[in-house]
Amino acid sequence: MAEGQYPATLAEISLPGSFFARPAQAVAPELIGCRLVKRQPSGALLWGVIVETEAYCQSEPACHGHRRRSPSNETLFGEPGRFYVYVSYGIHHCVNVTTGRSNWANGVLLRAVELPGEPYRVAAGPGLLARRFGIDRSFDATPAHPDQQLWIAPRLEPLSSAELVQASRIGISQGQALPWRWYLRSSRSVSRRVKERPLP
DNA sequence: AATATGATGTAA
DNA sequence: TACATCATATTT
Repeated sequence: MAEGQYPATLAEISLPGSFFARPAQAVAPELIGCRLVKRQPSGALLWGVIVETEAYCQSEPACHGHRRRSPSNETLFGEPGRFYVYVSYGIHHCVNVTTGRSNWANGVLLRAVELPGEPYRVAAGPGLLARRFGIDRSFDATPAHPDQQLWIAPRLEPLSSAELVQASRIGISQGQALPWRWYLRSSRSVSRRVKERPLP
């Protein structure tokens, strides 16, 4: 594929609503290798490959919607395929995409993205990701669709299962037992990796 | 690995 | 008021 042709497809192809209408733990690994795309005010497209995700579900205690439904987490209970943006530790914005069905808190946290032509680790972590893409609460509840400013484009090629690492989630005090974090093994832009035993 | 930082939401 | 928080940066 020609160099300049690649970004053009980003606005033409995006993940359909049906992709998000499934449990978060099914969607999260399939988002690895997909591309987060933002249309800049100039019209230029900023994009990067999603290399780390985590799934959250109302039934487990680490989920923002586990305890109560409130104005701040309302989007997580809404229809799938929208961005849920929250403020973490009062400082950082974190970007999720809603999954599942309405009235059931379910979503995938986008933890790291790798941007072509930029230094590694500029978006290696959910707060850094939101900062690099200029995403704040004004993006909360917006549909992940190319007729908006922010959406997700599918992978160009299938991902080898050997490239996918499954691990437990980060930064939570409850629900650590669930292995609901996924990342791209070959990426240098993953926020934190588990130590892997070398093959015998 | 441990700690300082920071501000927002929620309960008391 | 008090408290916990889906982090990050800086230090041992």
